[in-house]
Amino acid sequence: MTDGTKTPDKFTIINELARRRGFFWQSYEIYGGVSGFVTYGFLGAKLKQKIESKLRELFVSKLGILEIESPVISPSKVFEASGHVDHFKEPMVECQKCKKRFRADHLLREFAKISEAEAEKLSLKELKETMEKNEIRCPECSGTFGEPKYFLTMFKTTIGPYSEAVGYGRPEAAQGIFVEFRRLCEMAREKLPFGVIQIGHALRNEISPRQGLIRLREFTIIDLEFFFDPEESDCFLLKNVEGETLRLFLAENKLRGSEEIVEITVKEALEKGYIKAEWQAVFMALAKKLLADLGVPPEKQRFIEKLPWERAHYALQSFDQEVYVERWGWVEVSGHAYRTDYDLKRHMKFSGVDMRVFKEYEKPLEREQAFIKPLMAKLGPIFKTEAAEVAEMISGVDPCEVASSIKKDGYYMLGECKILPEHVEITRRKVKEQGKRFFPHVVEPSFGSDRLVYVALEYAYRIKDDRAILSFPRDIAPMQVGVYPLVSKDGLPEKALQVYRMLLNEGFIVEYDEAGSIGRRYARADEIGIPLGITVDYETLKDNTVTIRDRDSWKQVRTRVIDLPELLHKYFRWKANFEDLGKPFEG
RNA sequence: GCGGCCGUCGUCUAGUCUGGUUUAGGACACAGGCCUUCCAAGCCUGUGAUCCCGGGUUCAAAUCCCGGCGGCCGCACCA
Repeated sequence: MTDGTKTPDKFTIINELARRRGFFWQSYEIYGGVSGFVTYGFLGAKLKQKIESKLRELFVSKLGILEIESPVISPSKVFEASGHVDHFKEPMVECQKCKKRFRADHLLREFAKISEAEAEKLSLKELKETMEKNEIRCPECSGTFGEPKYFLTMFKTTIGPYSEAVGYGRPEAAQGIFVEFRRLCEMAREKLPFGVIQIGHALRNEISPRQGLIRLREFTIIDLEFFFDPEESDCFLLKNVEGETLRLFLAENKLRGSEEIVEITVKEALEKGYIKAEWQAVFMALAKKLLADLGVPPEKQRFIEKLPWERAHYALQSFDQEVYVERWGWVEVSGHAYRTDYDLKRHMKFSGVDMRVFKEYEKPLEREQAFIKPLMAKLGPIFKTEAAEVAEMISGVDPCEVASSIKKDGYYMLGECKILPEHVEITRRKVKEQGKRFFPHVVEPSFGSDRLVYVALEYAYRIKDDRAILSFPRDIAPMQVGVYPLVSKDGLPEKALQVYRMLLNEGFIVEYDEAGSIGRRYARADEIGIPLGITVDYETLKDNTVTIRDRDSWKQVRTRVIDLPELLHKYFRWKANFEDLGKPFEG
C-alpha cells in the first residue's frame, strides 16, 4: 500500500466478494446508498443465522437461558431511566477558525483540570461559561470556539402520528429485558441465577459510520443479561472452564502505557481479582470459545479492560473482547460488562415498581417488635374531627420512641398533640421474617452479530492456487453441499438432479450447478465456502456411487448415494471426518 | 462533521487534463449454445453503463462549474 502497487486489503476483498456473491451489500444502492445500513443476501442471511444459532447453542441451551423478543421503539422514559438520554449525547464545540470539533468536556478535563464527574454535570450554558472563564482555545490552531452543542446518537421519533410522546429507537436490547424483569423473573420461577437473551436490531445514529459491517446505524445486537444473587455469586459452571486461558489487556497496564497481555487461566484471573465476577469470567471464556469456533484462533483474540472513563455509565467493570482484523487492528466483537444492580434500581426509581427479588432465609429470623395501636374510643372525644388524622400519625411513629417518652415524661408530643398513655396501646410481639428483598446483580455479555459475520468471513478467507476460498467451519457454512454432474450430457444432469432433490428432502442446504466445466463449478463453490461437493459421473450410472470433494484439501472420496444422508448428517455435526465419508478416490 | 483524494456495465478499467471523432471501447464475471470423463481450458451468441444524483455553462457535457449523496485516508466520534 506504500508504493504505487496498491494491493487491496482483506476488508476490500471481503466486501467485494460479499457484494458479488450476495452475502451483503450497502442498502438503498439505487438511491445512491446510505452509509451505516446493510442488506444481507441469501448467503449472508444464512451465515448470520448460523452464527447466531451457534451462539445459542453455546449460551442458551447449555445454561438454560431464556430468549425473548421485545420492541425496537420504546417510550422516552425507558432510556431516561437507563441513563442513556443523559449519556448518549456528547457536548461538542467547533473551532471557528479551523472547523475542527472537540468534546467540550474533554477539553475542560485536559486544560482546565476539571474532573470527569464535574465536567459531565455541566449544562451547555455552564460548559460555555467554564470554557470562557478558563480561556480555552482550539488546541490545533488556538482559534476560538463557537457555542457548545449536543450530538444525540439515539434515533428519536414520536409515538403515534399526532402525539408529542417521544420515542427512541433502542441503542441496546438490554433495556427490553430489564423493563420486563418482574415477569421474566416470575417465569424463571423466581429462582436465581437465571439469564435472558435477546437477539434483535438496535439503532445508533452514528456520526460517520464507514467501516462496513463493523459500524452500522442499524445492526443486530445480542444482549444476554444474567441475573444472580450478589451474596451467592458462585458460578456452577466455573469448574468446566476454569482451566481455559484468557488473554487479558488490563487497565492497570494500559494506564502505564504498556501493551502487555496477561495470559492466565480463568481461575487465576479470578483469584488475582483481575475479573470481579465469576459469572463474567465464565462468559468471557465462553465468548472466547465461540470466536474460536467461528474460526478465529486464540492468539488473534484478547480481552481489553476498559478504563473508568471509557466504561459505559452502568458498568462497574467491563472488558471488550477484541479480534484482530487486517484493516483496523483490534476490533471489538463483544463487551462483557458487570452492570451490578444499576439498571433494576434505576427502573424501580423511575417507575415506582418494586424490581427486587424475594429471598427466603434458610431459617426464618425471629425478633421482637413493638407495635402501637391508637385507641379510638379515647382519641375520638378529645380530638373530634381530627381524630382520624391523629390516629394515622400515631401509627407512623416509632413505638419504642413513644414508649420511652411516656415512661420518662408521662406523655409524648406528636406535633401539637399531647399523647397520654391511655390514648394508645403499646405491645411487644415476636415476629418471624421469612426472607428479604434485594436487587440481583447483572453480568452482561453483549455481541455485535454483524461483526461476528465479518470476522468469520475474514478468517475464513484464504487463497489456494490463486483461487479465493472461504474456509468456513462446516457448521456455519451458509451452503452445505453442491451437487454437480461431471459433464452436462449423457444423463448425468438428470441423475445429479435426483441426488440434489434427495439431499434437499433430507434437510440439507444444497445447490445444483451444471454450468461451465467441473473445475469452474468447484471454484465457484469454494468462493462461497461450500464444504462438500458431490459429483455424479459415469460410474454413478453403473453402481450408484458418487464422489465427495473436500473444499479445503480438494481431496475426494467415493461413496454410495444411499449412504449420503447419514454420512452427511454425521459430518455436519462433527461426528465424522471427511476421510470417514468414503473410500479415497483419484479423479 | 471537517480536510485531502475519488465516483464510467456485476468487477477491473479506456476515455476526462485539451467538450464534438463513442450507438461510451475492452477484459473478467454472468446467461444460452457447442465442446468437455475431476479443479476458473476453448469457440459462438447474448445480457449488461441515460458515465453516482440534481442543477448550471454551452450549439454540444462522462468530460467544465456548483450543490447533494456515496467511497477511501487522516482528524473527531464510537456510551
